[in-house]
Amino acid sequence: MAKSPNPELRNRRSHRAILDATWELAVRDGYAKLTVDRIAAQAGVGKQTIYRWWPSKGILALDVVDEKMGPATGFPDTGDIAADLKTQITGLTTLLAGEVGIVYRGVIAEGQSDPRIEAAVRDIIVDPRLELCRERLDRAVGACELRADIPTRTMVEMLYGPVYYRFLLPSPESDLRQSTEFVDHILSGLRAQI
Amino acid sequence: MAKSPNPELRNRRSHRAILDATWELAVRDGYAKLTVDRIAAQAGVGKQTIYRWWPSKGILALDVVDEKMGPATGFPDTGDIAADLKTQITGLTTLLAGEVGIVYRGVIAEGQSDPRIEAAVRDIIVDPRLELCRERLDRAVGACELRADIPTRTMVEMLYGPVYYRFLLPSPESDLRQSTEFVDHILSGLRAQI
Amino acid sequence: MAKSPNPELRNRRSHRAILDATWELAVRDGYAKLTVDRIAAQAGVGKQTIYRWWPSKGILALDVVDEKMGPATGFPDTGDIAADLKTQITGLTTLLAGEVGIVYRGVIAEGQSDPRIEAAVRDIIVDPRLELCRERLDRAVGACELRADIPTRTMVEMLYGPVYYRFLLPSPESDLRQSTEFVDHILSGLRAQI
Amino acid sequence: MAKSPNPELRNRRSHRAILDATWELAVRDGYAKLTVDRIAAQAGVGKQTIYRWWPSKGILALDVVDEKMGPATGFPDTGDIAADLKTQITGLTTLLAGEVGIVYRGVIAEGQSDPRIEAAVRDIIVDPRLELCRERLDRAVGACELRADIPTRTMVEMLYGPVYYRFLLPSPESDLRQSTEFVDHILSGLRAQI
DNA sequence: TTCTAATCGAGACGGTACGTCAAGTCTTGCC
DNA sequence: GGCAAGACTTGACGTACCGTCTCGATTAGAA
Repeated sequence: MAKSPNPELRNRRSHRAILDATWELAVRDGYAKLTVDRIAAQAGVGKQTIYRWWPSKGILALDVVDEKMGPATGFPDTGDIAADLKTQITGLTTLLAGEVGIVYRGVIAEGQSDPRIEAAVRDIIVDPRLELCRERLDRAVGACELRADIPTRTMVEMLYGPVYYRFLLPSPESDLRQSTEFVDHILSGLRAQI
Repeated sequence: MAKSPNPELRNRRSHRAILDATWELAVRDGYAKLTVDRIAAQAGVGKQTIYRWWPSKGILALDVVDEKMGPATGFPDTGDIAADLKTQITGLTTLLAGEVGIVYRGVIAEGQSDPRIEAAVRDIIVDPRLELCRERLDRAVGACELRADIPTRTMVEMLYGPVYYRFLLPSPESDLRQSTEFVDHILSGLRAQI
Repeated sequence: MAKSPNPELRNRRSHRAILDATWELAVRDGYAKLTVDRIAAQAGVGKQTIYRWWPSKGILALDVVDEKMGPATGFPDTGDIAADLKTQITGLTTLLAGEVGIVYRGVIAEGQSDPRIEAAVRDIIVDPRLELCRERLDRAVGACELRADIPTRTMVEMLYGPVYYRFLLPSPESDLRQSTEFVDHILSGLRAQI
Repeated sequence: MAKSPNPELRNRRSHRAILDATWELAVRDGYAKLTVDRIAAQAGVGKQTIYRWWPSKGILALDVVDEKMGPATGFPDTGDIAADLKTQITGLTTLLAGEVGIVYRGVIAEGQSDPRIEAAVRDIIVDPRLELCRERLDRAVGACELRADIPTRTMVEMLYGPVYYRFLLPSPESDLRQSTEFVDHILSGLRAQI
């Protein structure tokens, strides 16, 4: 049924070169000028080799974003939920405001018209990190730092919604990199009542 | 230097037909399949007539979105800030979850790679409505309903960030149309302390 | 039903440039290296413009061959059928042994697998010229130079068969340009008996 | 220098399967759709195995044609040159009008752009059979059936030129399988004068 | 009988060309 | 001069084959 080739036979050198070329071209010329032809040329690879392993340019770019974002492991846990969230959000916004953001914005844009990419963004980037955040929030709820009557999923959306808002709809009046300012205000509404 | 033609000579019938065709095709086939050729054909209009009055497909679609969203006038003001925000957000999410959202998502996606569209989205759609919200929040601050030490711009981002998050990164586990749930929690953190 | 564009709107400059480029590239690099991309580049023309007016590379090349062969008008008629045939065959073989032959061979080759090209070769190149020859032969039959009991179509095939044979299956032992040698021998069998 | 592998190590089963697959696919789908990948798949053979023993698809197909045409041995010799030629041409045109012709046409077409194939067509198919015909004609000359002042090579071209003409440039008005009609007319011009 | 080397099936690889699609510009003739 | 119509250049797309290459598995003659 599936036509997917045997991953064991995949050529490491080509695989690496494609990811590197995608990153390099996207960062250098912008996501809009990224084309499969150029990636192939830059990587010294046949176009078919790209299509063999990735269904579309968007999914390929997503893999690059995933790689550059680093592993979705280990939400900080110092016992202070506010500090931990600020640490995490600082890390995230630093990435989003940098080269990774250039590519990630392009991928999310493609996701608006391609459901497979939209799903992949959720599955590969968003959900794993969201889940780590939820676990941390669950622990804070358990420690009576946060209210227990709000689903942690909702909490996550409250905390990261404004960050993505500034990321995807940037304004000269708002600075993505100062998104930690939201944390205290939002936590005020989420803290367990005395 | 200026290339803009005389708007007085603009043909009303064509103008109307172009906007209608854009809306109809975008809603029927999705923003991804919207092309200038098809709009022109559907509108019974020459392609050049479209390019004479709009610099790109994205800006044209944005005009359609603007029209369908209705005038950015009159944020509700019953004296109850929570109720007013819920009223407003209910109206917005109803739009975003419907046909308008299909087109708006496409426009925002194009904005990720075209700064002119990104700016136009802010200028035409986001900022005017955001400003109305700020004015309402300012009044709530004046009425000591909300804290005075947080910029109302930030408050707006906290309130609408999660809405756009669910709009642009939809998940089967979250329902854009139930975004009023955020309001009370966020306002908890924004209310003036006794 | 037909999607063929309006020939009145055809751009003369592009049309000319495409034919010229096709000829030049085919002659310079050989028919095998002729590609639509290269023709377009050499002609300074979009590929789509080629596909708009010609269904395939073969038909385009055929048009060039037709043009270079010159009009299929006026089979020589001095009253001496043998001399006239030799004149005509000398002209033809001079063409076939030269640059026109390079392209024509390529077109005939494509015709072996594309019935539309095969038909076009007949309709555009072969049949009109064959018809002129038949008319000349008919006159020779009328003048009792040739037998009346053999269809002139068959006579044409007898006369030109060996020419095409040497053209398409060339051998170091046979010289296409000396194909007039066939004429007398074949006419011996076609002459009216005394 | 020589790259040819040791033929002794050749796998008979694979060899057979490749030839059979080539024939089957060429006849079923036409020469134009014949690809090395498909041959390999159909034969249950690696592509490299094909390229190890044949330099190109055309040469492989030529081997199949050669095989299907049968051995180039034994031009008929009843003492009646006209009858013998008709017998032979009937046999040939029956082949060419059938499945063999489909493949042979494709091979000749490839020969138009690949000199190695062109040479192979001559060496493997045409020349051996032409030589047999020449020998028969020589005998007819010796028996004073035919003129001695025309090279038998030329005679062969006169006799088979029209056949190949109808084969390679078929027309609805001419029937390849009735090419024996040429024989008597051409022989009229070749017979020894009394 | 084991060793060794070439062939084998399989299929990924770097390339080239294809034919299609859309964007945005240019041209023509009508109003 | 705006307009409908549509041809134009440009450039990316995703597919199809080519002929080469790499990989273990198989196999057949030589040791």
